[in-house]
Amino acid sequence: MIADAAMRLFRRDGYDGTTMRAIATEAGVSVGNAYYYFSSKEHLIQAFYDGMQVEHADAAVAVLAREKDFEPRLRGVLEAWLDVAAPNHEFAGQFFKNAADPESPLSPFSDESTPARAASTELYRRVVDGADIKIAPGLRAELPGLLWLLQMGFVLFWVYDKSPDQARTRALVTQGTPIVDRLVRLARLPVVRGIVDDLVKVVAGLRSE
Amino acid sequence: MIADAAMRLFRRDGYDGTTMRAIATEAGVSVGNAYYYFSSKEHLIQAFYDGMQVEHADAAVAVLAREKDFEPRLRGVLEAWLDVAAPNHEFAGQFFKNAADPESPLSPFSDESTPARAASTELYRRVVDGADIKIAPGLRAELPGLLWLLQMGFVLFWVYDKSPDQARTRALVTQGTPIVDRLVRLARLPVVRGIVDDLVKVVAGLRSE
DNA sequence: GGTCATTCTTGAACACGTTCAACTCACCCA
DNA sequence: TGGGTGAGTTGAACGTGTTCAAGAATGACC
Repeated sequence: MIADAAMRLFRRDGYDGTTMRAIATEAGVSVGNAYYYFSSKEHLIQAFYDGMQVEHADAAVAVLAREKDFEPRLRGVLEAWLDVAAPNHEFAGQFFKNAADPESPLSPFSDESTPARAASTELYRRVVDGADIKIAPGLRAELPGLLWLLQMGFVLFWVYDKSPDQARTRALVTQGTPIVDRLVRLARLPVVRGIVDDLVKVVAGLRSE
Repeated sequence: MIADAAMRLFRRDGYDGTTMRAIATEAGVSVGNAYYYFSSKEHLIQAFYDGMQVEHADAAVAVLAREKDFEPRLRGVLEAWLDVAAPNHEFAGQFFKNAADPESPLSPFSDESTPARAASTELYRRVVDGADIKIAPGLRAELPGLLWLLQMGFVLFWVYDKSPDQARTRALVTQGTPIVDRLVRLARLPVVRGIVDDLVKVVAGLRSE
């Protein structure tokens, strides 16, 4: 209820333009009561955050059922994210800075975000596992995590994208995914394999610490 | 004077722990006067930001005079940044969120940061130009920009790095730069060249818009 | 019904970043 | 000398996110 009121106002007035007092009034409660349920203004975003992830997962399911090749699967999932996120682009940037704070629970790298991160990585595991593509053995286990990281890169670009309808990000996805596809295929070549294995080793080593 | 006072307090009490009133008192002026010279608390960081860049450039000069091979040059420059930045790690994270805000002038992608970004890219151009390494013709022009982006990635990792003395970031640099070195050499191979050219084309296309 | 503990709810109060009308001061020109 | 201009300086005041002591409401147990 309070979260709904917050979302309405966030969409209408932006994140910074919405005060906790306004949210409380809109929800018909006192300011203190809003803080009883959400320990900060930031936490009000988490609900929205989670909702978007679920929406994305749903949209991705349709894509993965339809596409069999790796590139369309990856592209479809990324474009699904863009579709889901598009209505919120304007104020997404405003709370992006909160997500970037290493201390914030909203940070994609935080402990609190571990479930969301795992769910998202799992999505990319399905992208990889269901695809008609041969993957270098060493790369297979790490690829979903790397694709999640790639998505974070696209999100970063999207947040900064001021072009109408975020056309630049869409173009980047369209042009980028074929390159990723070719990179993954390339990774099986003997000359390239060694370096890919080293790269995977570094990534795996970082995560295990 | 005001900036100096601010830096002293930032280092002692952190960014969030330092109030504008405290800064003004420390500098022996009124709050309003501090705002006469710095239009926001954020702008007080810019001075510090610029100072660090100059320090880094100086440290890099020594490295570039000493090393001739590409990998040590790249690694040296990155490690120089870590050395310069180390004393500020604790409170760097606190204002990192401000830098991440797309609207903030502190953002590395903002218009206001263009000079700093250009200076930093120029540094990596010197890393590349002075190195004993053959570079694929198509890659040569874009490599400095890509290395700057790589540094941004390391900085991101560094900000989140909670290990003592940021040992994990140092390890990542140590293990990462040889891989970059090999990737750059690999880019000259006929099988790899096509994909590198496409990648460069996408990057160049994005920047020209 | 009465008592107690727990959960929920309130709004005044706090500290903060920021703004602004008022003021001081230095300097110049007639 | 007088007055005017513009840069420099002030601190009270504003709106913000957040806290907290105090009070309601709820429900469990005798």
